[in-house]
Amino acid sequence: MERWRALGLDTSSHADLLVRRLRHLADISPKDVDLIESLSERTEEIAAGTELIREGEALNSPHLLMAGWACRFRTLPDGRRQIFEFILPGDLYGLCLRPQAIALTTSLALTPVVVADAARLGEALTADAENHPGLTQACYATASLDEAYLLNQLMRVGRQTAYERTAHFILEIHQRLTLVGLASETTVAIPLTQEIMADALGLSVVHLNRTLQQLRRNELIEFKSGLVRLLQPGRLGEIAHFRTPKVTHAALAA
Amino acid sequence: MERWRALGLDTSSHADLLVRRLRHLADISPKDVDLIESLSERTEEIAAGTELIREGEALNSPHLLMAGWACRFRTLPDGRRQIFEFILPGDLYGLCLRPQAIALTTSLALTPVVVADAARLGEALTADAENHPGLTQACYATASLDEAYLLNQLMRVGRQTAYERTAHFILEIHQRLTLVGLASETTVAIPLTQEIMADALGLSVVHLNRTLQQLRRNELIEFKSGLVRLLQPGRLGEIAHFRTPKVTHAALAA
DNA sequence: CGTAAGCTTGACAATACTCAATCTCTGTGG
DNA sequence: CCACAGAGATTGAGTATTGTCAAGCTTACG
Repeated sequence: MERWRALGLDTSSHADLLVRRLRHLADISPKDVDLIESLSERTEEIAAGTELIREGEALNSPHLLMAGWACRFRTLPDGRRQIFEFILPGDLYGLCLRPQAIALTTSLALTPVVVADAARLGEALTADAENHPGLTQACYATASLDEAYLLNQLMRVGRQTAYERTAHFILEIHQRLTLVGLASETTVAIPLTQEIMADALGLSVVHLNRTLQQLRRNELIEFKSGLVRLLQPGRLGEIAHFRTPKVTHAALAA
Repeated sequence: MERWRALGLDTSSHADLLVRRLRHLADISPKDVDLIESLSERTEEIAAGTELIREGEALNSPHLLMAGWACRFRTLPDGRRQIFEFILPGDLYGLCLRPQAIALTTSLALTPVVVADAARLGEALTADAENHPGLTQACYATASLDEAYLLNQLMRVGRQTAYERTAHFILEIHQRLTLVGLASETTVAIPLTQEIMADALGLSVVHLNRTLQQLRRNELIEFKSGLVRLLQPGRLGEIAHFRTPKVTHAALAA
């Protein structure tokens, strides 16, 4: 699909996305870089709509999302769906630092995705952490970040208007993709249907559509075929009350 | 205050609440029970309205809430507040299994509380886990449960109506307090003002008030001076689409 | 070109919020 | 013991926000 154009499905070695992100969070040794790069030896392409992890499964096979988008969600019996968080290129999923944990949600590929088996990384973190201090610290910070995004999500959905909520969401995605180098200063690819975005933002499709139009009409964003341009990032940030999550005293200072 | 009647502030040794809860999650050795019991040697009474942890602080001093209620929240610049989760008697707070983590939210005492220093427990989990397998496993499960409650909260706020949301919330609190033995089959003390509940449920006070009245009018609950009686727990569960969180294959089977 | 999926629009209904007033407790001081 | 004050709960009226339904439109892709 046209919408999936900018996903970077063309090349298969995108382990550097994770490296780039972790470097924002701690000092990563060359050895750790090698470890991460080696993950791209065992990759797999998976079709959109595939469930990557099912709720209730044991969380014992960590993976790295190298390209494409996925999400964690749950549905009510009547079909209403809430998306809890998006899994973006360079994100780890199926990795839980608590042994024997169980998946609390289903994870779904929203676009075609490329995933890499990250078992070796998981082992490095659990069985061999002392030999990977930087990697360990960065992955801890990653977990904290994920929690921060979840809290942001709750804040949006619980206490922000549709307008603020949508602005905030776009800024968060932009920031997250910036960390892995997949967004420019004012541009970011968001290959989601409005239905999916609505399910994340706790809105109806129709209302999300109108909210996006309002953001366009107010010349805050452009949004066409999965590509968002931030026309007034500062103003957008004020409207959304956006703030950068702090997960480490040192990290993310910029 | 009348509302704080049923908090059990009268006696000071409530470490057994935590023991009771952890026993639902793993086998706790007598040694671990002693460890937990010993926490009640260093307790502190703290007034309602006190901040227990401030956002941005290092998470390095775990505590056990022995009596009273607290919550984690964040506010928008204009004062809108979202409560993310409640900290109930028998809950640990300020404990993060990731070293060097930073508090992502402020924690606030909503009632007078009694807290115990749980540093010894924190050490047992981090530095001496191999000698406390059951305790460790139970605390991991606790962390998973907390995450499950957060996801429930997001589900409620994002995709449920005020009516369903309120029913679901009451059932969740009832279940959580049942795990520590502070609720009867059909009765539970919820010492919150409607304003606080509204901030948790993402509703206005007025609307929450009307929603509670609707639940009363439909003879699903009684709610007077902080005491809730579930008149039709089954029916309430259907309305709320309530389900018990599964965090371990074994645990919480009942 | 035709066909879906996704997007947009209009009209209307339901849900939820705001404002402002009143009522009801509970604790306090006289 | 009673009056009072303040916090919290409740009510009514009016409004704003968001959802639903149904139809048309656009776009990507076979």
